[in-house]
Amino acid sequence: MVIRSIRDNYDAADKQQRILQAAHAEFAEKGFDGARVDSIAARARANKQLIYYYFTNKDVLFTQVLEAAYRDIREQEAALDLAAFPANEAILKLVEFTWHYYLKNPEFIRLLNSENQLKARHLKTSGSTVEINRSWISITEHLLARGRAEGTVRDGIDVMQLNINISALGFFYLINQSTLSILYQKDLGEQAALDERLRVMKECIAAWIRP
Amino acid sequence: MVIRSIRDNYDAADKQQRILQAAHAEFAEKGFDGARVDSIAARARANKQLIYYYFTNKDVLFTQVLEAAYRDIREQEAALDLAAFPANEAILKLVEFTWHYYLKNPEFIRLLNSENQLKARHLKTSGSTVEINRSWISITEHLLARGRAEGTVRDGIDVMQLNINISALGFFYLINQSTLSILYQKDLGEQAALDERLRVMKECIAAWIRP
Amino acid sequence: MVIRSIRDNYDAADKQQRILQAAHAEFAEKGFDGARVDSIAARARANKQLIYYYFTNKDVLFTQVLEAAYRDIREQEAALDLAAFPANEAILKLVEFTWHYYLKNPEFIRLLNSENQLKARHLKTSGSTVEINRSWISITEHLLARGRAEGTVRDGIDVMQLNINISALGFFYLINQSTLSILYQKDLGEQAALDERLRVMKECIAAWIRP
Amino acid sequence: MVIRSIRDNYDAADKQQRILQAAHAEFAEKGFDGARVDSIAARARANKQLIYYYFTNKDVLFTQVLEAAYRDIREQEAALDLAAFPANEAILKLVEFTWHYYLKNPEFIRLLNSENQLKARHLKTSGSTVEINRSWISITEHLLARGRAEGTVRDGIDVMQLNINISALGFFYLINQSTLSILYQKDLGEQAALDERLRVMKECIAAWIRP
DNA sequence: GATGAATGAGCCTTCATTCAT
DNA sequence: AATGAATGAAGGCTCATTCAT
Repeated sequence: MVIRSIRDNYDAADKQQRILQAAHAEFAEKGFDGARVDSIAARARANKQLIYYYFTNKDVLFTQVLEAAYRDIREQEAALDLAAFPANEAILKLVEFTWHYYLKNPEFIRLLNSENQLKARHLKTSGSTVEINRSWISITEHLLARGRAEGTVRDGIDVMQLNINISALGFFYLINQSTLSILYQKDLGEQAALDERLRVMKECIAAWIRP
Repeated sequence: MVIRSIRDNYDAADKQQRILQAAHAEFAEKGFDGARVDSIAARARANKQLIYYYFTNKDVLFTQVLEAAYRDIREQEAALDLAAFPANEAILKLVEFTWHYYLKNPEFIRLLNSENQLKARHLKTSGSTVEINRSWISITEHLLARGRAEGTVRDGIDVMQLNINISALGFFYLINQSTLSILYQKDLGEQAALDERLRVMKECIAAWIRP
Repeated sequence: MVIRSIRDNYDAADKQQRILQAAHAEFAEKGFDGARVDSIAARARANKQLIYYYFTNKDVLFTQVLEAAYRDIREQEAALDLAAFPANEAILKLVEFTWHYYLKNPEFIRLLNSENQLKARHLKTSGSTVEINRSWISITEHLLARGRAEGTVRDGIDVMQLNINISALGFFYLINQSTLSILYQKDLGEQAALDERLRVMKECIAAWIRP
Repeated sequence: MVIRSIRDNYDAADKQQRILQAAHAEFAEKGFDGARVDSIAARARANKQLIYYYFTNKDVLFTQVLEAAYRDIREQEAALDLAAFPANEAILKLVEFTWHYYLKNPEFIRLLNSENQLKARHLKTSGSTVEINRSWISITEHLLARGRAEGTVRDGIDVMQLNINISALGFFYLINQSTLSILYQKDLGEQAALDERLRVMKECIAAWIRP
């Protein structure tokens, strides 16, 4: 047992963090199968073996990356101040938040995608993620309840369906941006196109929840 | 040019077809990177090298699979008899068609997904696909025009946004079925859940396009 | 047994010839191992199987290419009119001829090289080549005898050594042109360099055979 | 940077060395295209992938083999004590050295040959080789200058031409030994033939450089 | 003669992972 | 905690050659 300085521990935590970030980037860019452990090591400026030391194998590493990703979006979401608005407006705020989060963290949807390609095999073994995502559900749940009470949101809107709709409208656009841009012969990534998409998404959700 | 028996041509064409189908299944199941040429050969009961003889390499093979996939959905879509309905209802028929197509051909969305993970690198080199997908656009275009004329669809609905919305609501649900089922602790694949999803999707689109 | 027109036979001979030429070029360019049967077929605009029909396999094809190559240089050499010159000058004519032949038929030395890399495995089975090359020996033999009689060439010059010297001085320069050009940082292929080389070669041989 | 036992460093360096030697032998025997990485691994009693770990790929490996080969001949050449002889005799010593080096290292000329077959594609990327070969040039350069001063070597002998002549006369004989032995129906590899060849080479060079 | 289809063997290379210190 | 060395298992692809008309 060696006494080790705080500096050391800091360094170690730091290196783990660097590996995690490198893995995050690599997995998002190339998917799980396309990602290379060597490449992650290089990005993290770490010895490859260290990755195995800290994370056991590629799957565990991916699982941790995924958990961190979920944690991040849910934390940011939870930090939103939605109480100040009527529920219907608050829901549109949520649409905006989701959209902007996807835009600012394009790897997030790519990670989810990769995980789904693998039939959620990592998520299945992750205890924490279900917990983490509970907030996603409950925030919207409360908004819906409040909306019904306020009369700003109609009856019969299911939490899960709402959450899925909010995600779906943005997710599909962004994840398929490459192919859609070709099929429509138009760059879906330019600002005007992105703004227009957000407008449509809000319009669509608003129409759907309107009493 | 030698005259050759029908049997022969049939055999060769048949084998190419078998390879294509095997590739379709393999790529859909495992994604481009996860797919194995060996595995495709085994599925097609063909010699592995024959795949290279006919398709040059894995990328070309994927491109052809992708093109065939697009061709199929667009052909089926074009065969729909939408003229018999008012435009707003016809659009909901389109929502239904899309949804059922996705359900019956789960590989389709997985192929698209894989291609997007690769940033549309195959689609970029495929001349035919843009052409193939034109029908997707024009069918909806005509429906929208008719709907405005009939007064069953409101002004200001963009074709691309409509098409994307129709696809998005179903695509996201299905492609993320694995992870969503875990997060919501509920099997999203059972019939009742699927029916409910279709209902919500139609409800959402209907509300959005209503004059 | 089918009676076939002269045209047909001509075509067949022609196609064999085309294959042979294509093989000549391919083998010279890439060596035996680097050469591709497919590539030869493409160059000859012939079906690959036809190559096997006519030539059995890659080795036989190479052997025939090699024999044709030897036949060609020896035929041209035999056609030289050396009787008009004193023997010492005639020998220098031979130096010139050899050099210019190498220059005009760069594949020749490349073929020889490739064959030597393979330890003459094709030549060993070729009956005709020894015969073909006899002229190479006898021409020089007679020149040497004449030279000694004339007093223009000294005693003690061995035929084989002379032939080898003549070939060596040019062959080495040309076959190693790529590496020598790099080591000497100078393009050994430009005309001035080639002319200078020939001058040196003649100078060297002349000095050596001088009585 | 970790301090590691001498044993370790020795082992690793040793294994690299063994791989290099195995590659040297394999490339010389079969040429670049004919050489097999598997075979090199077997010769070196090393895991095949270790070759890639240390040398990236077959081309890099060949380049290093080539560099080592050049380095070796030039080092031995530089170690010759030529100052003790008049320049003309020293040049003949060089002829002898070159000849004996070729005899003792038959792979050397085979490697050069293979590289030339590939149009010097490895040498082109090798920075060190030009440097290494500078000594080849300068040694002869000084001998020529000294010879002219002493009056033992005539004017007008170019360094490059001299070097090439020295190499050419031996190189051609040895590299084409297989085919020449067949054409002349005589074993050019037996000692008497080798001795005679050296005599001729010296005679030829001597005659050429004589004032 | 001529050709499209088919194949076995093998080649270079990659990659996640483990060993040994 | 950290690292260089090493490896088994494949993976995509190539190539000479043969099959079957």
